[in-house]
Amino acid sequence: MADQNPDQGSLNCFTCQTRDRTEWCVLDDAELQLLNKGRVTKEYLPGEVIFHEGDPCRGVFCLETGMVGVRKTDADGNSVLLYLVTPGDTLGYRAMLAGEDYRASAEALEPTRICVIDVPTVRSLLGHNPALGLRYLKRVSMSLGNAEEKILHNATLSVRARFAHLLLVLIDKYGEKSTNGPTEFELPLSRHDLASMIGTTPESMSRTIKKMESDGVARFTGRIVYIPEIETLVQEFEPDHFV
Amino acid sequence: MADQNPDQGSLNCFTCQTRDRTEWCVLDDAELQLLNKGRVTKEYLPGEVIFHEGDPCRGVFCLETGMVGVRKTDADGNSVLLYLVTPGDTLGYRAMLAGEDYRASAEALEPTRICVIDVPTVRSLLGHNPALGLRYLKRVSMSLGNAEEKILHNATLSVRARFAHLLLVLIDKYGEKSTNGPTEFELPLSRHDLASMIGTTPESMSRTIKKMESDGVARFTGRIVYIPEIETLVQEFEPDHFV
DNA sequence: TAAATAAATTGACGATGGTCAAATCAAACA
DNA sequence: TGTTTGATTTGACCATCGTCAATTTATTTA
Repeated sequence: MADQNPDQGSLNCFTCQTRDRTEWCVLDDAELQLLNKGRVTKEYLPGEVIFHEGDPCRGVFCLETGMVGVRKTDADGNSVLLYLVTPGDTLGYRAMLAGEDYRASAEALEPTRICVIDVPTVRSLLGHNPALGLRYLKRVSMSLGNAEEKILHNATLSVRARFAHLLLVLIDKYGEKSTNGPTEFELPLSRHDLASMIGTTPESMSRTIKKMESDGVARFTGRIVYIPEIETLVQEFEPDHFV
Repeated sequence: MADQNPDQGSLNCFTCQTRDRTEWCVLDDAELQLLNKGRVTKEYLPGEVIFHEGDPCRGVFCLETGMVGVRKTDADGNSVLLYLVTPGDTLGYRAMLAGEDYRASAEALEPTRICVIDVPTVRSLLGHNPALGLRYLKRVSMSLGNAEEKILHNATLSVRARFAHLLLVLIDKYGEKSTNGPTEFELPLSRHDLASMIGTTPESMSRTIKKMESDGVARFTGRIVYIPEIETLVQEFEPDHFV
């Protein structure tokens, strides 16, 4: 009677645990049927590439378990890590909606299970259900707002301030919610990836971490961060922030 | 019998010269009627602010004549110039589609005529015509791709390489089309604004321009740039670019 | 046209942060 | 457990770029 298996995840879109957190929450049963038919599940191990910059768009990816990093690399091999994609997030929709090839690559950072929905299915759903389009419009528009904010931050803030901000964002998204007081948190990323999220080098990342420790702002043990007082991070980020 | 006046521009959406270049090109006559009713024309002088960061979204702006700059400023007064908006472009749609307040400000850089379409009208059109939503999806998605590219460039390229890239983009968008050979072009921006488009200071901008001149890459006379060979700019931007 | 205001440039200086190489640490594996 | 491999840290160095102040050049305005 078990219609889903903890080792294999959901068998279809109807029983999918993460569906309510995706854009597909606006679909009716008939549309879900269509979605389910256009769907294939794939699994990736850490380091495996889901798509490459320049590849033609294969569809939209729904992350069920694991974590994916979206990277953009230039001709000289320099790269930035743009996004972390976690369960309930959709991946690859930008290229599909823009009608372009991928302009970034996606790589599994943990063992990851993903459903791929092919392009014709997504196009058909978008053409028939305006609410789905509006959902995506909201998502892409908010994402654009965040990207623009990042452009400002990278242009005006120091590496240290950008790192403080990154910590706040990571804790807010993936950590326990606690506005103030001491916080412990496990970073989901290597030093190298932390660096490429804020547009710097692993060496500068190391030195920034060391400096923050000596200043008593945070303590780092491997990927564990201990922050005595979250508010100090906010002050790092906004020098003239006051209560 | 003249249904439009060169000094006042189009009187309505039906006779609007720039409509075909906007998202509204997918609307039928009934929808145009609605659009026209939700529309108010406004004029701005250089320096006048159209909307401020933090303001609630007032609608979507259609630029008929002139030029608008979209800026983002932080608490310390540092700012970046994110976009130049020219006739046929739409403005302010990001906030509207994200359902957020404005996260950037818009300011006229030249005498500018703009039609403002109120939020309910845009919402209504989006809800009824899926093609309009798809148009906006494409626009926002491409914009997001460009923003992500900018994040990579700002993180990995020098001020000089970023400026070379900016020149190429400006010439491509607002200049005569010529892939190779000498090009003359009038920059639409002050040194200060050029600087804030690539996330640097006016001082560094000046020095970069001076260096480029002494290297024979380009000559600057006020806002006029003369580039003996466009290809050299491409090489500045992609060090290992070859034909 | 002269005076006033703003924009752009130049100079001097220093800090931030990138690069390269070496050392240390951690983790995977035989 | 010893070994190998990769990740992280540290050191030394210096180029790029930002900051501040002063000057020159344009642009307005009276």
